[in-house]
Amino acid sequence: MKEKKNKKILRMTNQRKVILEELSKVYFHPTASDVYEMVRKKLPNVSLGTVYRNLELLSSCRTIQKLDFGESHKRFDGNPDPHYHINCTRCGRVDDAPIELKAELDQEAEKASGYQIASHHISYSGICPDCMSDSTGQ
Amino acid sequence: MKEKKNKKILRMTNQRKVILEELSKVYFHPTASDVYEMVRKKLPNVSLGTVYRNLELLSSCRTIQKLDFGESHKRFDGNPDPHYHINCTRCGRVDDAPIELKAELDQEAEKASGYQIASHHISYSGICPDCMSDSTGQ
DNA sequence: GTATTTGCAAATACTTTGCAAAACC
DNA sequence: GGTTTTGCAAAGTATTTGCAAATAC
Repeated sequence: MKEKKNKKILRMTNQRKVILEELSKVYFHPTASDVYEMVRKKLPNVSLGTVYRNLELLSSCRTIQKLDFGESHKRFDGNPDPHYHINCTRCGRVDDAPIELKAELDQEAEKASGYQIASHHISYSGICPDCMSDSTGQ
Repeated sequence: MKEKKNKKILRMTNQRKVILEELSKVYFHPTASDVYEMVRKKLPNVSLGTVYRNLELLSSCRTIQKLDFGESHKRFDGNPDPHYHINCTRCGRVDDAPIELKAELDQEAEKASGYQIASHHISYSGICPDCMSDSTGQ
């Protein structure tokens, strides 16, 4: 298991600033390469390695979130607060789920499992409103 | 988005049989390469590609489950029935969570989101009993 | 001034794929 | 017998890393 030490002081470079700005603008959950493309419009010389390094760093210090929806790549969320996600199995879209956090789940699982629970995440899957109306005749 | 067609008839080859047997034996959730190693003890000439192909095929026809815990690789579960998981952030261990399914979550999310919800999954994170006792002095 | 960060390119990790031979029903 | 599956090896995709030069504070 890897456990990141976080001793270094983070400097606010231009690249890092633009990555954060772009992430905070979007309503969806971009992949590293989406972020690279977004940032490249502002900083044409930015490198993909820098984007990866920053996304990793920022998520390990909880400024952003790294998300995993079972795809081959990770996605990122400029909102560091815990919230649930919902994804469309037809078009791949991922939205924030408009559901309140269920803190009681942690206590329940802690009692039942013997683990010391730190957090939980719920991901919902289904068909989004757009895909539902697209497939009217289907 | 990719949508697997499942028209072919699956044949029960020796490789496929051993993969299923080995998967059903273990209490943990092995990666493809764990499965490869397990199967190799019974069928020394099996190839990694065959293991990947079968794990993919078997999970797409819901004989097994493909799981994702945000690691760089997928894990597999010989139990196809929906259940929740709990993972230790210290040692990486992943257990089945001894929690009943919460079917009501689907209805709640369906109302709130406008999606047609098909399923949900809860993953808990925390520190497992073993790691808790290991770190007595820490 | 010095430690952090960058761009570049090469390396790595995991998974998928093309193909001819073998196995299944 | 015809289709599915296999083993092998090569290719593909996402991510990480080493290093010298540039930058932040």
